[in-house]
Amino acid sequence: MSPLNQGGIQMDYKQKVTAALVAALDGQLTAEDVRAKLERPKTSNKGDIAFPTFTLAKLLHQAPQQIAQNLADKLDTTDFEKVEVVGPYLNFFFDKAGYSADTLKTVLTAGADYGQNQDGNNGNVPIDMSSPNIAKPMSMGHLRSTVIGNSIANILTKNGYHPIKDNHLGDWGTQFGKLITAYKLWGNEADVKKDPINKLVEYYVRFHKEDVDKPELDDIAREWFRKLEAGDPEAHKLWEWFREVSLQEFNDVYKELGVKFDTYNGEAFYNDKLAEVVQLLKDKHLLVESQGAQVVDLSKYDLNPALILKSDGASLYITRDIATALYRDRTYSPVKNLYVVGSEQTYYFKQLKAVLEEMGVKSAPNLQHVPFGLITVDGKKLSTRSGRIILLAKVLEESVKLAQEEIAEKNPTLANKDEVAKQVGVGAIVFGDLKNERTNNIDFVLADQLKFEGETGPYVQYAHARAESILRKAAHVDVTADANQLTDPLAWDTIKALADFPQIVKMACDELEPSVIAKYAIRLAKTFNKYYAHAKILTDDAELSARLALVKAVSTVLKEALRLLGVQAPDEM
RNA sequence: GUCGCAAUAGCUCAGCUGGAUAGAGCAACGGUCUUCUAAACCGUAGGUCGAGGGUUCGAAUCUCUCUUGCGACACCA
Repeated sequence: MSPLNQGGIQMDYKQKVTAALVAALDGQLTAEDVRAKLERPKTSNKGDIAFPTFTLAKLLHQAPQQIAQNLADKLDTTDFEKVEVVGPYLNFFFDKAGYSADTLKTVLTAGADYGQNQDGNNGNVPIDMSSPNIAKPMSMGHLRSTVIGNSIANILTKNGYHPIKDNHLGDWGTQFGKLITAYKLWGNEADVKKDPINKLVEYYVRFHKEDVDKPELDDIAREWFRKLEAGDPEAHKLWEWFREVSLQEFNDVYKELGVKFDTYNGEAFYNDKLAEVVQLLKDKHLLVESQGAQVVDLSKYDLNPALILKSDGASLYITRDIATALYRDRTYSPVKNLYVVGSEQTYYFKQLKAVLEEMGVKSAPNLQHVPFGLITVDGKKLSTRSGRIILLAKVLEESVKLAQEEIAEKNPTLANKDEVAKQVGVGAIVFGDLKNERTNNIDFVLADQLKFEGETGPYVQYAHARAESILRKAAHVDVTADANQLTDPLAWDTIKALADFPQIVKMACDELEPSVIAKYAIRLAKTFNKYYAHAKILTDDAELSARLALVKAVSTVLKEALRLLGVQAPDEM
């Protein structure tokens, strides 16, 4: 682990600034104090790092402007291009040639590994994600859990953790009694085989329509679920079949999104592990009877009691989740245990964590709910039963179609059009989902999703494709990692953005926020596009190889940033 | 009702641990393709940062109250 790989070239310069200031201050502030005050100026004409002197005013009994001037006079500036005093600020300008050479060398040497760190120490991090329900279509809500979870897994790996992506399928519960009942009444094998999920959900919806007038349907459904739990061959066979055909359809979507899972331990997987959970709770004297049900009191945590067993003795969601957490604790000894689940379940996860802590589960403190905002249509919640639903497959299809049209118009001679259209269309949807803070709610408007201009996935992909295009044209020029001194002021913002990447990777991991990466990708693409528009890169002069090194570095980091988001980066589009 | 989250330009959102004239993208208007892909670039216009107090040299950022919206509040997941 070299310091370069750890914090990047940017950290080296922060250290230089800090050292220079500490020396000039005659030890009146510690290095940590100085470091904490450093900030990034808003515009590059104010330098690359700034030090405000307001806080020193009291300490030194001087006006901030005076302090800044005095410091500047005493400062050893050999490491910098210049240091300017602007009012109460000390603005440091880096030595562009040296900084760019260091940055480009670091990126080109590391390649896709640039920004990799070992902070996670290879610790296991199970991630509960995606989790669609069997026999129900995947909606935009599942998209969020899937792509956020997937990106977080990539980010964790980049930070040295070992994520385990677990698709916690909703493959058990009373709804299967209803589904079997409905299928036996109105369904047939041929129809389901033709269009599995749509047919199954049609039966399910019809069941809920008809049971309003025919409550006896619910009795039949309960009986079928009882049979299923008892291992009845017919019930089990149907359940297995529904699960199988549903998974096949889900896998089509996962394939399109490029998401792979490590395990598919759905709710059914934990069925035979519930008795132990109840026994453990009893042994620890945590179960209390309340209104006929078994609950765990959580007043100590200032939370409502957690209902573990219904009054009829049946298990609940939390019972299965405790079993899940216990299983993960024993199997993985997680250093983090993540649940990428909608923010409407925040309170529930507080309860789950509290119960696990009461039980003394070792990894309980590491449990972390990673919430994301609700998707609504016209401000209303989605629900399968009411038919208020946005089909994920449809949205992806629309987006790919639009990408095809776009290619037909803008790059009709492109070789692998269909492949690229998929990468761009799907990339737009995925990037769009990850671009903003994950806890923001989204009121779904299809037209808003299908945007390829401005701050979008295709914008970043396009910047990458342009960079690759230049590199193809310059294939004969030797781009080495060494001695790439670039003094072009237009390239400067791009160089600095490149140097930021390792910090961005850490921040995204600390906050479990893919949007940190997405925003960075936009920023880098934007500075590069600006540079591209104003500078002629393929001019045969002394700095040609240095410019190409910059282009190569940009392409590498853009591709890597997109990869962390789970978005493809085509070389041409 | 209680608890949680949010409120920034017409729309969608940034704004890092409080710091130098509040930023971007869409939409609107006006420019830039004989030269590395115009899915791009440049410019114009657009804001009492929901309201009011407090802390501070300094508040969109911290704190309190209020308003509005969304969510959660035991036998669903």
